Amino acid sequence: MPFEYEYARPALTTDSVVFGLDDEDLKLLLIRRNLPPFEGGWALPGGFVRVGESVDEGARRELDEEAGVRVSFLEQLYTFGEPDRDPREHVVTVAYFALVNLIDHPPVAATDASDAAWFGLADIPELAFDHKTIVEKAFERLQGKLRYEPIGFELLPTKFSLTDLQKLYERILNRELDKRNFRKKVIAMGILRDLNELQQDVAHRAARLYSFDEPTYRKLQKDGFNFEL
Amino acid sequence: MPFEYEYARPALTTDSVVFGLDDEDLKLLLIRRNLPPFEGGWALPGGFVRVGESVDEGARRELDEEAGVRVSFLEQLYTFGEPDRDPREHVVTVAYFALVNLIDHPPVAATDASDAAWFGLADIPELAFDHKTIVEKAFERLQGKLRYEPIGFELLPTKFSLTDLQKLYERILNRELDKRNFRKKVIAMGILRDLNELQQDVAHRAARLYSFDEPTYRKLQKDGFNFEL
DNA sequence: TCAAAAGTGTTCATCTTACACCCATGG
DNA sequence: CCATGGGTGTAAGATGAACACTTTTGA
Repeated sequence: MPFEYEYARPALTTDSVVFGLDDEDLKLLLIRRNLPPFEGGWALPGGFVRVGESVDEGARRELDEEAGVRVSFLEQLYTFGEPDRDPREHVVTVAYFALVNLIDHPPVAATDASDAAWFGLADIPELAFDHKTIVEKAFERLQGKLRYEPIGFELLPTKFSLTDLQKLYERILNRELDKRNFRKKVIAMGILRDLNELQQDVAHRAARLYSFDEPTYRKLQKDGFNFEL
Repeated sequence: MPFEYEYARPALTTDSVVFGLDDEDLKLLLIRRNLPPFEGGWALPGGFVRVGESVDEGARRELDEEAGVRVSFLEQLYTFGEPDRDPREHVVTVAYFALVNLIDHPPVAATDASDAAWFGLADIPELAFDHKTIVEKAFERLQGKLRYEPIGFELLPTKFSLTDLQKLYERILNRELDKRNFRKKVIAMGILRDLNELQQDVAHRAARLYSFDEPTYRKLQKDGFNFEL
C-alpha cells in the first residue's frame, strides 16, 4: 500500500451519462461491470480519477478506455457525495453529461474486455450504485438545455433536414411541436446554413438539408442573442 | 500516517461562495487563512471533506466552523478539478453557492481563530488558489438563477417592500427595471402575500410590506407555473 | 395515381415595453 | 411646504399559438 495520507480520503471517480441518437431514437451508453460489486450488472462508464489529471480528463479517458467513445460535447452534471452510495467505501463521483453523434461516428467495438451497449431510454436495465438517479438528473438537464442552448445539433449528422431537427426536439421533450411555427422560429434565428442540397433516396419529396452555423451562432451570442426553441 | 490506499487519491475539499445583502448592497463572505499556502490572504470558506459525511454536509460544517454562518440556501455550483489549482498537491474542490439573510440573522463573531468578513463585490481582495474563478462562476449563477427561480427572497428580510425587491434585482442584474412593469409582473405571479403592514419610521410615504408566499409558489410550480422576472 | 412527407401565411390572443403624474408622510 | 419615495394605467409593438392545403417524388 504505497499511498499514505494523514487523514482518510474519500475515493474520487467520474461517471458519464452519454446520450446518442440512433435512427432517430435517443440512446444511453452503458457498460457491463466485470468486477464486484454489481458484477455482471450494467452501469455508467467511469472510474477513478488519477492524481495529476483533471477531473474532466479523467471522464474522457474512462469513456475512451471503457467504450471507445469520443464525445463531441461533455460537461459536468453534478457531484454525488453521499457516503453510502457505494457499498465498499465512501466514493464521491463527479458525474458528466455527454452527447455523441452516432450517425457520423458510429460506435466501434469496445477496446477492452468490458462490453458496452446502447439502450433506448425506455429499455434501461437496473443500474449499479445510484446510477439511476444520475441518469434521471442527466435527462432533466438534457431536456432543460435543449431549449436554451443549441446542443441538439451535437446529436444530429452534420447535414440534416428541418424535420430531423423537429423530430429530435419532439422525442426529447416528449411533446409534439407545430411544424410551421417550429420552422419559422428556427429559420428566423439565423443559425442554420441552407446547404442547397436535397435528401437522396427517399420515397417522397426530398427535404432541403441544413447545417448548424456555429460561427454565426457565436457571433450572435456575443451580441446578446439567446437561443430558445 | 494511518490511512493507506492502493492508488494515489486527490484530496477532496469544499469551498463556498456565500452572498448576503447588507443595507441593500451585495456582499461576499471571505475568511483569512491562518495556514500556508496563501497564509494571511483571503479565501473562500471551506475545507476537507471527511470520510462518512456527504459533500453537502461538509460544506455546511465548514461554513459553521469557519464563519459561524447558517445559510438559508445552499446548492452545488461546480467541481474544480485541475491538478495544479493547489500548489501543494492535487486537490479537487466541490464549490457551493449559498445565500444568507444578513438582515434577519446578522453575522456573529467567527467561532474559531480565523476571522471572517463581508466584502462588497467591488472590493474583493486578491484571493487564494483559483477562488476568483469560483466567485465569478457563482456570481454568474446568481444572476442567472435570480431570473428563473425565486431565490432573491433568500437575501431579503421576511417583510419587504416592492421597492426593496426591485432594488435587489437591479443591483444583482446590474440594470434598471421599470417600476410599473416590475410591480405588475411580480404581483401577477401571485406569490407575494400582502401583509397589510406599512414601513415604520421612514421620512416619506410608507411602503406596503409583503412576504414571499412559498406554499403558494410550490403549488403553482406543481401545476407547471414558471417563475420569471 | 397514390402514398408520404415537404413546404408555406395569416389571424388572434397574449405578453412586453415605454412612458408621467399624483399621493402620502416626515421634517 | 417641500423633499422623498410610493403607487398607479394605457397604448403600441412584438411574440406565441392555432390552423390546412398544395407540392414533389418514388413506387
